[in-house]
Amino acid sequence: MELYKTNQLKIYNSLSKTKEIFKPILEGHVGMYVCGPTVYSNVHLGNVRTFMSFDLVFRYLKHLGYKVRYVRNITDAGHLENDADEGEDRISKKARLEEIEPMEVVQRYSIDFHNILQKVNNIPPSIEPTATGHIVDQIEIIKTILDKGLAYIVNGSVYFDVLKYNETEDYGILSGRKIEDSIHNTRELDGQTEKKNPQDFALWKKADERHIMRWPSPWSDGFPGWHLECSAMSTKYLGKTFDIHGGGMDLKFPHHECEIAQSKASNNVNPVHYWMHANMLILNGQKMAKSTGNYILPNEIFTGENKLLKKAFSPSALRFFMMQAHYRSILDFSNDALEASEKGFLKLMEAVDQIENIKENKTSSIDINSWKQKCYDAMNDDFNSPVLIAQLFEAVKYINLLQLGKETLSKADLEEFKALINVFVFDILGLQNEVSKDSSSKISGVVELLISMRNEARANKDWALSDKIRDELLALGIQLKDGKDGTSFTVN
RNA sequence: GGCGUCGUGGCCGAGUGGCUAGGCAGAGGUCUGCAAAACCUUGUACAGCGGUUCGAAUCCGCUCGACGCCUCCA
Repeated sequence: MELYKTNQLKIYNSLSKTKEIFKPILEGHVGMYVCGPTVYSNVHLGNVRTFMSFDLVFRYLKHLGYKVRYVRNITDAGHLENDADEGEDRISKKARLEEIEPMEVVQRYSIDFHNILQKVNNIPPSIEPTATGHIVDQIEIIKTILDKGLAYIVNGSVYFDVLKYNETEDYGILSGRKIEDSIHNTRELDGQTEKKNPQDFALWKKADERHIMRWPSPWSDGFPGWHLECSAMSTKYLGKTFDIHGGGMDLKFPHHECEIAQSKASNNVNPVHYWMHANMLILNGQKMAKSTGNYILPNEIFTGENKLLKKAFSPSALRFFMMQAHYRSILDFSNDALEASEKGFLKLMEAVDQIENIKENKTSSIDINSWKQKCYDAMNDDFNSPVLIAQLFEAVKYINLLQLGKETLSKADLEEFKALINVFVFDILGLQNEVSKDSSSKISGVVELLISMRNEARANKDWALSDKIRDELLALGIQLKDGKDGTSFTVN
């Protein structure tokens, strides 16, 4: 690993509320767990932002040379609709409404989820475990917690005893919540009679007759609590303690707080070294959420079929838009913001294409090393992609000036520059150049022919014809550029 | 009510005690037959009011506003 890349990465840890120098438990290796989706409906754009943020983290860690095991679960059971006693999980509710098998719902939306993430060029995680595949592991954890006296059984359901846990541990360590406050402020929910205290949460729920998804357990035929599945799967694949746990900001409490409690209760250890929380994508000034109907679907962006949009946008334009904001900031979604981003993105892509036309020189007038350092500094500062992108626009400027001969690069510097652009744009940011070079090469002969015809017309001062060629090509998305060394073109 | 985050130029968004990102849009210029593209120049913004400081958009306090969590949520 090169020096400027190592030992400098700082990650904002939600647990300590500070940026900390990243030091993995096992040198050269990183264990990372991210809470995945509940597959009961299409992933919306807000979900995608979170997974894209952690894709950036995954990509950068890998680029730095770490061997990363990235685990992201699929919640296909056990996600309660609400915490009341009649709790029915989301999957089976949807299945009942649509009169299909629960696993049909899971299948349908898992496929959708993977499709969307593939379109936006996310790298699949190393392991993608499902909750239903880990019922046994979850039951074992519940047994342990029961043995420690930190959970209790009521009518076949098992609840975590938060107050008892809090006697020796700190429930609220992550979210900054004081348990006394929640005692006084928790609203009365109907049918909450089973729990000793409102802040207790379910580890296992007994299923009623109507409930289709159910598994046998020592306590009842039922299903596991949502918080537990993440503890079970992260422990199984990453160990009792691992490096990074990520998820959306909205999962901080109670979900992540409960995970910490479960791990401490069952393993006596703090499960996670670095807690990372991606911030919300907002729409109309409000958080995007399925439950409120305030959301937009990724496919609607790609087709333009949404009232909020004036046109369609490519997956990479969307990705670029997301990457222009820091993952810990709230990001405001709008057509205008996306459009502005898209223009910038296309400008960047065009420059990246043009880099091949740069001719080497004997000397360099640009300090590539200094630029490179700034790029790494940005990423090392808690994955600051917006600052990296600002540096990439510096590079765009360089590329244009190099083409004009106003700046120069030596052979070695030029090669490194090209390589770095590739690394930052494609490997780390995960952008894709959607203009196919193959197809443009097919038509390039035709366009060259038209260019030479136009040049004849121009030589004859037949502006009507030359403009006609230029304008009609432009209408087809082919833009001519009259430069000092003749006419070139770009395909949009 | 409790906990927390945020309020940056026309828009989107970094930054966070002095060196004051970036993109989009706008203005002027170079180039061009005219354009387009590119390049150059240009914008003294940090909710309000106080305070700390030699110096604050950045720290502290208050006010206003927005949002998130406290119930499922990426």
